Amino acid sequence: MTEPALPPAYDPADAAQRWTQAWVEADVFRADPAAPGEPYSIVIPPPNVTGRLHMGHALNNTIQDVLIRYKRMDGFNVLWVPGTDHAGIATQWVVRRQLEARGIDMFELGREAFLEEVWAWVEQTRPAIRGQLERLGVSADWSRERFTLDPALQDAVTEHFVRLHEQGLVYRGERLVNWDCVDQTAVSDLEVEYRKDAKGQTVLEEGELFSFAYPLSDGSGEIVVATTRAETMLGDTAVAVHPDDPRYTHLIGRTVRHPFVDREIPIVGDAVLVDPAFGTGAVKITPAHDFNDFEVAKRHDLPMINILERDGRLNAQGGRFAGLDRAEAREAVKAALDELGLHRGVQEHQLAIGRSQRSGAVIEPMLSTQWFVTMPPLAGPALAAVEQGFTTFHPRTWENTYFSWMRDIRDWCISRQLWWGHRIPAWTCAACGELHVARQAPEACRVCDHAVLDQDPDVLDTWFSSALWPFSTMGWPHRTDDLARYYPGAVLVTAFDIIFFWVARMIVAGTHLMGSVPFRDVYIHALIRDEHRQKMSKTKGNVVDPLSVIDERGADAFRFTLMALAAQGRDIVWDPKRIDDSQRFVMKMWQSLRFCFLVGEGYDPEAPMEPGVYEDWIRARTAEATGRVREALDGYAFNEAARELHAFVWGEYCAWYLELAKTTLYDDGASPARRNATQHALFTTMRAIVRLAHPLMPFLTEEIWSRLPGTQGFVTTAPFPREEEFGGADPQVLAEVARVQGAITAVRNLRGEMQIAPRVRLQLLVGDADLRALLQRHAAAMAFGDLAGCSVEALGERPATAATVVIDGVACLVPLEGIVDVAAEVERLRSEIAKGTKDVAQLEGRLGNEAFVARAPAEVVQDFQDKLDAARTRLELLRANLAMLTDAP
RNA sequence: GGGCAGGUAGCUCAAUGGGAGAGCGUCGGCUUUACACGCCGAGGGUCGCAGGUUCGAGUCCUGUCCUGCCCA
Repeated sequence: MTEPALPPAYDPADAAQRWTQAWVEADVFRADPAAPGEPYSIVIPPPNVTGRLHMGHALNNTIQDVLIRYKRMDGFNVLWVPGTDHAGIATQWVVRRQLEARGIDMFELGREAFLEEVWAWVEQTRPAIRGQLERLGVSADWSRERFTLDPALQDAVTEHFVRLHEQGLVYRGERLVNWDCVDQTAVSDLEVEYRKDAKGQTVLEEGELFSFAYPLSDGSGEIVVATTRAETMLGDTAVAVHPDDPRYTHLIGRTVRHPFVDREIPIVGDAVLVDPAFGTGAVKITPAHDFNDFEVAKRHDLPMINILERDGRLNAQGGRFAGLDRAEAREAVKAALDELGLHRGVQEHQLAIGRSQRSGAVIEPMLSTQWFVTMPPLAGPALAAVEQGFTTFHPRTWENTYFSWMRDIRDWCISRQLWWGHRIPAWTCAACGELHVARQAPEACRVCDHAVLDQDPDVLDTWFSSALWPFSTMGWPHRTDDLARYYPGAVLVTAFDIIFFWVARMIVAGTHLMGSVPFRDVYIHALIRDEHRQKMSKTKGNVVDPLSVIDERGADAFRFTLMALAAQGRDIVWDPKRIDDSQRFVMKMWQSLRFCFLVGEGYDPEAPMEPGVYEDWIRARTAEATGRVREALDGYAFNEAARELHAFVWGEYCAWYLELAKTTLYDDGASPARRNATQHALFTTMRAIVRLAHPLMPFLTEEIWSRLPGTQGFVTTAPFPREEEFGGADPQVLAEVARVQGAITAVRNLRGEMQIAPRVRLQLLVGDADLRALLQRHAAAMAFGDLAGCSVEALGERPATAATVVIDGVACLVPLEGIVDVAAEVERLRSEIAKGTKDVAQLEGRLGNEAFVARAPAEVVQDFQDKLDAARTRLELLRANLAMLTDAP
């Protein structure tokens, strides 16, 4: 071996830095549509440009990277498209707050200057996000990095909008929307949240139900209504009662007089809305500021009066309350009603208050002119695509979530009163007011030929562009080689909280615009919680920063931990103890490599080799492990892949093969061919392990690969192991090694129970000739201190003090003269016999059941019979040996 | 209110209807020439509860309790 000496420890930071650079320089992640291989493509869920990556990103991108690296090694033509999302409302909010911290008001600054500020911010965050993903080890094709506001992607969004408009699926209309008075924009239903308690349950908030009277116009009496938002009475256009309520039937059709604004308000009968048992049984109707009331207004053809400005203050409709903020107006209205003697009491009341997901502002339902997408005709094909299996969710159960949302789909409000985002491609003629929707700004009005047209100031919902991501990133609406080769994608990896926001909308857009689903699989992973099962959030201060974990523990250990924890389910509990184990695993692999080098002197793959059973055995085990890791990865069972790898590397290669190999390598009498074959097996297995582990631990494995003999290029582009490459397994070899392992374990058990130190050499006296012959063939392994540490000899005259171990149904003796006394062995045997007795009784019980013997499959019965026979033999041997000890004179 | 997950060892999680497992933690023993970030061994569970199907149930069915999530 002429390899340079191996450092005693693996340096994860150093390896990550070097290999990240080497991969980029060699351009190994660049996809080539002209290259051979079945395509396998993934588009990244684009992180928001708002800032740092969190644990969810780390998990999400590690999963994608594991899949991409696995498929790349396995000969697929892979493409992983990275990129970022402009995240309209979130980014605008962040930059606005930063400006405010500098004493700058966004609205005073003006739109153009503000957007320059946002772009400056994005110039910083985009490369930062790439850097963070690279630290994690992601092997995305950075030459194809996209941003949702790239000119080409802007064109795609415009095309999307115009095409839907041409098809009559986008319309502008005056509807009730959820209004955020802080960001001063409409938001979609999905962006409204309710306050949660520590457990995440929606909590009702304390409020009051304020009652007041509307005097009947004719002065003949009054009707009492109640509200939690007194100021909304300024927009009341009706009072509704139940049509069958005897208290009020005579009032239906009559009117009340509004005390503050000059308005007669009709009393209507509405059986849908009104619950006669609740409150007074009469309900004030504010169609422009309540979703239920809006429906009532449509049923009864009532006027809708908007009383709010965009910032939440009352407009001119508020009369003398105009200009007051909602909260101020509420108190002022209540006071004024009280003054007029119309106040009829206050009750405590609990209610759920909707707040804006982003700004936290209390959401006001508000009548407003907005753009909408007609969803039902679009949802149909997208629903059918999943029902028919063109896209499959993993775990499958998430399809229910998708179905329930899609089957009850509502029109989607896509306009946002923001500055940061895709400007709506709609222009209004300044002269005649004609609306134009077009791919490019029209030069003149098509009706009056006027040359001045004003573009709609609003932008589109961010998700309206995200919906196109799987194909806009590949060049749509143009026909590109990438689209032809890589669409649809293999899998989308995401968390369940954006199935509605994003996954559903991508499937809708894909089926509608591309004519096929955007991905074959959707892998839904869990959310990461802290070790106390709490959601991680900045306000709770319990966020774990993935970058600092990488700094402290290394990316390999971090990724391995994430995968080990990534069981299919809803939650991953981030247990810092788990990463200790991963770190140890990384170290273990490194140490096993050091061992290979330590004993690798003189290895020559071309020289003659004489493999023994241990070499055959580790080959067969490698093949099995390969099969299991592949199966796990194919089924998105990342935790099983991690477990299999860990079990094989630690439990078989290190714990058994390395020790067995020492019996040859430390034997001066071993032939060069035996020695060479052993070294060959050590390195061959190591090369297999490194390839199997590469998707999970890219830097460590690249580092090891670069140092292993017989490797070239990157492990990143080396073939992923296949079971066939390790040859077939000889069942006799496997059985023989299993018997030796059983014997070694039996002696180890005795040592452990009797507290016999490893340095104390033992003798194993075997009466049975066959077993003795077998164990003597493996005398070196039996004798080796790290294994059994005993010699194997014939049983002559029974020693006075000896322990009994049962190996393969044969009682063997271990002389203990001068090591432990008879009493200790008697005690140990009694405990063994007690266990054995229970064992036999349990098996006899089962086999004593006639129905079981008669009806269970023959092989199952035989299996239990064999176990019973073995257990009985063992018990008899233990009893006989106990008798010999205790009956001895 | 409707729906979906989950309840297995102290903790985090596994287990095609065939004698309940892993890692961590705990306890005991080892400074053995890759690794004390190690090695060897031990203890630890009425598989939420109650029924049912079955020769046999952690696994299938019904009910029930608890936890979490989504929707209204």
